[in-house]
Amino acid sequence: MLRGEITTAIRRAVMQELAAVGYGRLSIEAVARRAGVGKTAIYRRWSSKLDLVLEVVSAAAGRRFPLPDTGGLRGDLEMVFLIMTRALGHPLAAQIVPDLLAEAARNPQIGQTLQRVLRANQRDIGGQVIGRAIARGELPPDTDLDLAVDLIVGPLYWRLAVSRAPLAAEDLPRLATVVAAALGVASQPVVPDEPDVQVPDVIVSTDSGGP
Amino acid sequence: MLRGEITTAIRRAVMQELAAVGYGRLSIEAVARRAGVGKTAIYRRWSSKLDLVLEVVSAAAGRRFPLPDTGGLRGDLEMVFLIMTRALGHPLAAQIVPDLLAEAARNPQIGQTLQRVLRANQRDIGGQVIGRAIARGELPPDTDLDLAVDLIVGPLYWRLAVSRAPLAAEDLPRLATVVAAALGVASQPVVPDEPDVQVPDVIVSTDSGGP
DNA sequence: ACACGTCGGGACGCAACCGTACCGTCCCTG
DNA sequence: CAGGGACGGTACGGTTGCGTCCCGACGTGT
Repeated sequence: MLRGEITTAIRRAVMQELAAVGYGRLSIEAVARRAGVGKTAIYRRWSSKLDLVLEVVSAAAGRRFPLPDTGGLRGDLEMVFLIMTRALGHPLAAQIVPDLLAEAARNPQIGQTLQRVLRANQRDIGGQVIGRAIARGELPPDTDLDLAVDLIVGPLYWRLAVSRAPLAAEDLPRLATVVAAALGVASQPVVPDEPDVQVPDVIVSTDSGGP
Repeated sequence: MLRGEITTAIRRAVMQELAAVGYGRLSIEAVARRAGVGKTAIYRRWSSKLDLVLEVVSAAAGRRFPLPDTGGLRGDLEMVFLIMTRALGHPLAAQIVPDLLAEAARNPQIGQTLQRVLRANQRDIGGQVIGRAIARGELPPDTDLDLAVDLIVGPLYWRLAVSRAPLAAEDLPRLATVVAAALGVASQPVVPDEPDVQVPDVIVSTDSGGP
C-alpha cells in the first residue's frame, strides 16, 4: 500500500528538478534528495527515469478543458491567449516546456508523449476556434488548420517561452486583433508583388574564426 | 602555435555533440573522443565547458548579413522566412538552437550570449523590414517593433523548431502574405466585440492522479 | 495486539567524467 | 639540423549517479 503523500512529494520534486537542471541532467538521486525520500520509494513506483518523467509530466499537463465560446473570433483568440499566458506564465512550466520540447527532438518517447499531451491539445483548441469562426462566417471554410495553429501559437510561445520578454495583459487584445486579421487572409491566393532577388547564403558553419 | 585543423575538428565535434546529447549532457571527454583529439588539446584552448560552448556557438551563429530589399513588405518577409527556413533547416541548428534557448532560461551566461548573437540579430532584421515598410508607406510609423518581431519570427520558429512539421517551399509566400496582413493592423486601436466570459482556471499542477 | 509492507538510510560494485599531470612522438620554426 | 612546442594517449584521485540489496523503524489494517 503505497503512501500517497510520498507519491505527491516525488511528483513535485520531479517538476522542480526538471525546471532546475533539465531532463538531460535530471538524476533519480537528486529527485529523492529533494523530495526527502529514499531512492527505493521512487523505484517502487516507476521503473526508470524516462518512465518517471513521462508519467509525471503527462499527469501534470494532460488536463483538457472546454474553451468557452465568446461569440467572436477575436474574443476566442484572446481567450486562448489568456489561457496560454497563464499556463506558460507558471515558472515551472516556463522552464520545463521548452526543455522537454528540445529533448523531444532527440528522444522519440518524449516526442510522442508531448505530441499527445501538448500539441494535440493545441490542435484541438485551434480546431475549435477555427471551426466556430467558419460556422459564423468569419473565416472561409477552406482555412488551413496547420497554418492557423502556427499563427495562433507561434507568436505567443515565442514571446513567453523563448524571448521571455514581459507581456502586459493589455497586449493580449491587440495580439488577438492582429492574429484574427492574419487568419482572415490565410486562404486568399498569393499575389506576388516583385520578382526574385538574390538570396544570401546562410549556413550554420562550424569553422569560422578562432578563439 | 596551436594547429588550426585541430581547433576546427574540436569545433565541429562540439556542434555535433551538442546536437546529439544537448548542453546539459555534453562532456569534454565525448567531444575529445568525437574529434579524435586528446582532452589536453581542448583545455589548451578553452578553460571550461561553458567557455567552449559559448565561443563555438557564437562563432558559428554570429554572422550578420545584409537583408536584400525586395521593394515590398510581402517580399521582404518572404526573404526573411526563406533565410530562417534555411538556417533552422540545417539539422545541427534545428537540434542545437531550441536546446540552448531552453538552457538559457537557467544559465545567465548562455542567455546573454544567445541574446547577443541570435535575438539582437532578429531585432535588427525586424527593424530593417519594418523600417522600410514604414518608409514606403505600407505600415504606419508607430508600428510596435516588439509585436512585429513576435509575429514574424514566432510562427516559423514554432513550425520549424517546435512542431517540426514539414514545410513546403510553396508555403512561404502564403505565410508572408498572412503576416503582412497582421502587421497591417498591428497599430490599429482594439475594438472589443463581446464582453468578458468566465476564464477557466488552468494551472500546471504537480499532484493530479497516480500511477 | 500482531504481522506485513512501506518507509528512510546506508552500502554495494560499476561506470562515466572531471581537471591535471606526465609520457614519447611529431612537426614546425629558426 | 637542432630545439621547442603542441600533439594523442594514458593514468591519476575524486565526484556523481546508476540500480540493487539489506537494515531497523514505523504505521496501517485487521
